[in-house]
Amino acid sequence: MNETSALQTDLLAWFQANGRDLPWRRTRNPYYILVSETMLQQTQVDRVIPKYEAFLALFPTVEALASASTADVIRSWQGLGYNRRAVNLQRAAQAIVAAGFPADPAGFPNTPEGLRNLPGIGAYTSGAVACFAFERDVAFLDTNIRRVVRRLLVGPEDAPPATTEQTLIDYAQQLIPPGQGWAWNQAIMELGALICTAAKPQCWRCPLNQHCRAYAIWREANTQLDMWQPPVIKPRKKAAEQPFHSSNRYFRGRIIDALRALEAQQSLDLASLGPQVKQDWLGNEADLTWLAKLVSGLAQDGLLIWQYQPEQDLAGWSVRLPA
DNA sequence: AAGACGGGGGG
DNA sequence: CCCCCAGTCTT
Repeated sequence: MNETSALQTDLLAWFQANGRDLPWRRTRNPYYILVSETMLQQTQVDRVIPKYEAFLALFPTVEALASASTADVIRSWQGLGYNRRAVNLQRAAQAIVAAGFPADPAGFPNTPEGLRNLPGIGAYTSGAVACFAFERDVAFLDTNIRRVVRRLLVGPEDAPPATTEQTLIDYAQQLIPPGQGWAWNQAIMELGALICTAAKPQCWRCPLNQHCRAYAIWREANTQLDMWQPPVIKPRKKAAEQPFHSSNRYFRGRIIDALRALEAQQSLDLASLGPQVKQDWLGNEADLTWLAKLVSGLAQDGLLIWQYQPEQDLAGWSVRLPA
């Protein structure tokens, strides 16, 4: 029994005993998996679960989603953030249906390369769907897997050597026990989420600590073995961002929320939308220009439709969710 | 390589 | 208030 297979056995056993019972772990339906993985992009599990259940109740199949009103899809996304994901998910469903699914099962891509061509599906999600829906032994990196692989095989992330993304993917691929990619990838992701966390890894109860390069290095640096704890890891400095509540992102969210509250097909002119979005809305030229710019960006993203009305001044232009 | 893109929960 | 989180797409 070599080192890698011992490591594999230990993690799989840990996952078997400690893995959470999450709804998307009970299915291989590619549509369900696609929905869950899209929702899980930059969004925590606990917040996704209720939205996932509600979304599938509303749009039970790829065909249902493809033919739904985009407004309803955007409404169902409320609270999840990154609303473009909702639009892209529906577009992906439309592409899959256009490719002949479900009459032709091959209309639903089952390889990372095929999935990668769908809108909103990148390097991570294409691998995750290929693995979790189609049980392919493919490697992919999310923030958890990336961190675990890095610590396990290279060392603490704040110390050299630097590693490339491709190197970590190669390592991740080598770790997958053939034929058990589904369980393995769930397990390593779960370890990163529950034990090998970013700021305060709980190495003392990690099933892989005896196999882990970072653990060995951290522990060697500390002579108090009994009281040993990994160092508190300082978050990487990010570029200064303006306060969220004055940011573009915040107001975009406010605009979409205002439109969600409208009845189907109903629209709102900028003069009415403004006060719902901005506290100290004055309705002057500067305000209207500012709002129009945000609205224009949202229209570009497919999140709303706005009517260019040359007869009216800016205040009279109307906005609604896509039909 | 860097920024934009939401929102909620935790320290 | 700052940080983080099952990422993707566009400069």
